[in-house]
Amino acid sequence: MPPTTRNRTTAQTEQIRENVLIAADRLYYSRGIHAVGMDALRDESGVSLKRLYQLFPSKENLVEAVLHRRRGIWNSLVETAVATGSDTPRDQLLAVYDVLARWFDEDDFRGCVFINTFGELGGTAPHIAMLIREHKASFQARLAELVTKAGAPAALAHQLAILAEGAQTTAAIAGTNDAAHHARAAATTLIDTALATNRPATSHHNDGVDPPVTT
Amino acid sequence: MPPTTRNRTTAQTEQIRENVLIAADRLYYSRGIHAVGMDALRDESGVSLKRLYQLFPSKENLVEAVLHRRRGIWNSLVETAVATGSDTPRDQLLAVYDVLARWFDEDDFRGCVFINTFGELGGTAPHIAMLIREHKASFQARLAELVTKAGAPAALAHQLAILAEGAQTTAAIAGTNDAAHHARAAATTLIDTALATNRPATSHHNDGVDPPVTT
DNA sequence: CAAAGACGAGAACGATCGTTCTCGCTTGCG
DNA sequence: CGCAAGCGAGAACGATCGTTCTCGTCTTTG
Repeated sequence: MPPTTRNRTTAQTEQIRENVLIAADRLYYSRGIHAVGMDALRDESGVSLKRLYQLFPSKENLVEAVLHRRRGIWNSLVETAVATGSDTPRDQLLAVYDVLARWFDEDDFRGCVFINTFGELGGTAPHIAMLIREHKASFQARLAELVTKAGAPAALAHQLAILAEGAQTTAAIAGTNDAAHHARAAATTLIDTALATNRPATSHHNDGVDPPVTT
Repeated sequence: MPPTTRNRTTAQTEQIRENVLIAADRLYYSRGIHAVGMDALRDESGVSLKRLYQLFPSKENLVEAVLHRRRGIWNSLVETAVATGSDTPRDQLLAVYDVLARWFDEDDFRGCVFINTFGELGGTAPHIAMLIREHKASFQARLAELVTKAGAPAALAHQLAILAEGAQTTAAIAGTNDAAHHARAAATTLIDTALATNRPATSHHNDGVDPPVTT
């Protein structure tokens, strides 16, 4: 029951807003941002232009909201994978690449929204470029936490982040999901090598952990 | 001396064409493709619209020519690095990441043209998407040649390619060139691990090649 | 019922897009 | 010199962009 006004309930507004974000995400992701006009978004979302502009004061604002929402989705995917994947930091790190593998298999996969948007708008929209930079930095920071917990040197986190980024663009352009498995295999090698060579012992006596065979 | 007409020499035409491609590359690379109109390209190149359209029948054709030219430049960079870098396949592979390191240091670096263009146009321009896919595939094939020559399993080439792609996007978004060094360190680990475990001997007795210390 | 405010459909606006055309001017040749 | 062809500068074209406005309809409240 609406409180005392004939306005829409805030819950209804939030629902419409979410629907708009979903439609905008789908359109921007599949066709690029410049290629999708507000009219196309109106048709896709079923929300009038008037309401679109009262929900988001400008297209740039809408793009930022889409990126913000994607960031939340990505973080949730990573955290659930880390939480449910396994208990050792090593397997938690590897679980990230399993997330990638499942994502690449979706039939509308077309790469990383943030990378794509950076290429299209990074040179002309500094605010959006900064938002993208922060997102990538926070992902790297999360990897760094897990790497530290695993007892590996910090450089490993950067290497694992590069693998994740490269897997996304490679899978998008090639149109296959092989990149996820290759990235996972590479990550396994890098992690285990880092763990093996980081032991304080004088030499590498290899206590049970073999250098992995890349598949 | 012009042959028998008062038209421009073909050499002059080629020079103008190259100037246009250079100007278009600079504008598209720094601002994105949709954001650069033909008028802006006219101002930047000093070539009239009429001539622009007689050199390139459409903007899409021009974009393809820009990508084609970039592909030649990239291949030259890689081949000279491979040729002059060193003689062992291992160091030739690593030389690729030195190319990246020098590239990332350029002050107008903004990522890989092909990745950026794929994000912006890959969903709506299938011909351009295919061109980008072919370029990346040929780079991977070149890596595969070197990997085979090094005696490592073919999967290593995919891993090294993913590292190169990831380094480019990471460096572009972060705005630093650290990614090149991290990618090179990771590549060193992956190569040496692959070479060590690929020896036909029953176990890894590590004949002189230690697992590298990541830096 | 009456009145008022919110809403959707879509026209309208100025800007800019890719592309083509007009119009003087230059230039090389008989 | 006269003429024809090619050229640059820029106007022009239709389309589409992001954004705003109009107007008729509907809902809700007194």
